[in-house]
Amino acid sequence: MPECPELHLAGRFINGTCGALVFAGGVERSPVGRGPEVPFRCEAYSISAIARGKELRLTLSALDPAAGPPPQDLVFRFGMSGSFRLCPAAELPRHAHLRFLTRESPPRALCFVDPRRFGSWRLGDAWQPERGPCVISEYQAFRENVLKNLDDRAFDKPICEVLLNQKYFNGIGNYLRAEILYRLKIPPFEKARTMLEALKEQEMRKKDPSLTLRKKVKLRQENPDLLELCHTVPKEVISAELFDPEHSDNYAAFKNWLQCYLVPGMSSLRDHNGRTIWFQVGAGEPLKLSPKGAPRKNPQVKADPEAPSPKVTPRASKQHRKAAVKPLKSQVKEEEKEEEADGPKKGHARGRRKVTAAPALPEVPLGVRRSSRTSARRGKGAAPAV
DNA sequence: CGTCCACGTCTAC
DNA sequence: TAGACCTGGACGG
Repeated sequence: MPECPELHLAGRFINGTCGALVFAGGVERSPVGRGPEVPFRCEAYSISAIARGKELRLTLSALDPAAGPPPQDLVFRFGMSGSFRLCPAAELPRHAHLRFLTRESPPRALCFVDPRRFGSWRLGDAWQPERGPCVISEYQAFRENVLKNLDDRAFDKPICEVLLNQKYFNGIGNYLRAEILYRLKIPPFEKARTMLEALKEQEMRKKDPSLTLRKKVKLRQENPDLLELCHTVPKEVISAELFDPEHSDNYAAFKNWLQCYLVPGMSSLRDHNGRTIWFQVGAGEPLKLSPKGAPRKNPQVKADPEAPSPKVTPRASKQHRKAAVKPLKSQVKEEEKEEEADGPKKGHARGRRKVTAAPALPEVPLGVRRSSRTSARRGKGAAPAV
């Protein structure tokens, strides 16, 4: 799940668990990995990491700086499926495109694993220059970068789309944008600039000199604004330690953490880039939802898109989310073996189907909702409906 | 078996 | 604003 929390957790994993390990030899690369060979070889080196938004930088350092090669930096992007794992060198996982071997007796390998190969790495210490400050580790700079550039045409777009613009929101991805907007019940297609300008006003009010410091702090904590949530929501994911590379799958824990994204009963639409935005329709909201104009068929909403009724439906049934469903992937995997051999295999012109057709709304019969609360998405089977 | 969908960028009509 | 780039899991017939 590579959005900034996963990158930061990967960094923490590398500095923690792998920080004490001694690595040796060269860096192995699969022929299909989306990145260059790594020209580094050393008989005793360590690896450290630092994350910035959706990038992760590794530094390979000789234990003896005098004897070994100079440090080598690498900057990774995880694409849709990248991750780091530490495993016995004799049992590499599939799609381990870059491997750092330890000097241990039965060696282990720190692997960059990436089934879809949308991820990549580059040599050197440079962050991608167009990406803005990290929402997690450079919060003040991030905030200023947004508020000082509101005249940028980028902010003409709906807030849900701007949140994916890495020039301003480095680290935010599809699940975070949904979770962040949901916390404030912001309609996803509200114009970004309007939202953010309003936020400036709020900011002034929170700084009212007639307030005591305590009051200011309290105000701030109880009324976090959108930009603050871009910082605190990802941090929640980190402190909840979902995605711990140690125990591979607490994907269940992650699903359980989600309040909006993939959650049955929430609505979803395609944005202008064909990405699915999840949100809750606030009762009585103006409903300026759909990218084009009319909200169209929305199971939840339908009927009276006008209804200016001020009552804010208190989230149909707050927290029945206790997945309690543990997939337990203990199943044995068949030793598939070398996908790497599929390198040149390219010409598979898969029939392209248009994915962007209809506004893909979750067909959730109002009556059935709240029933299958288990594994989001798959409301399948089970659901005795009523 | 086939279709649809996925935590993200990129570039090219 | 579409594809392209990929693999794999869920689901439907």
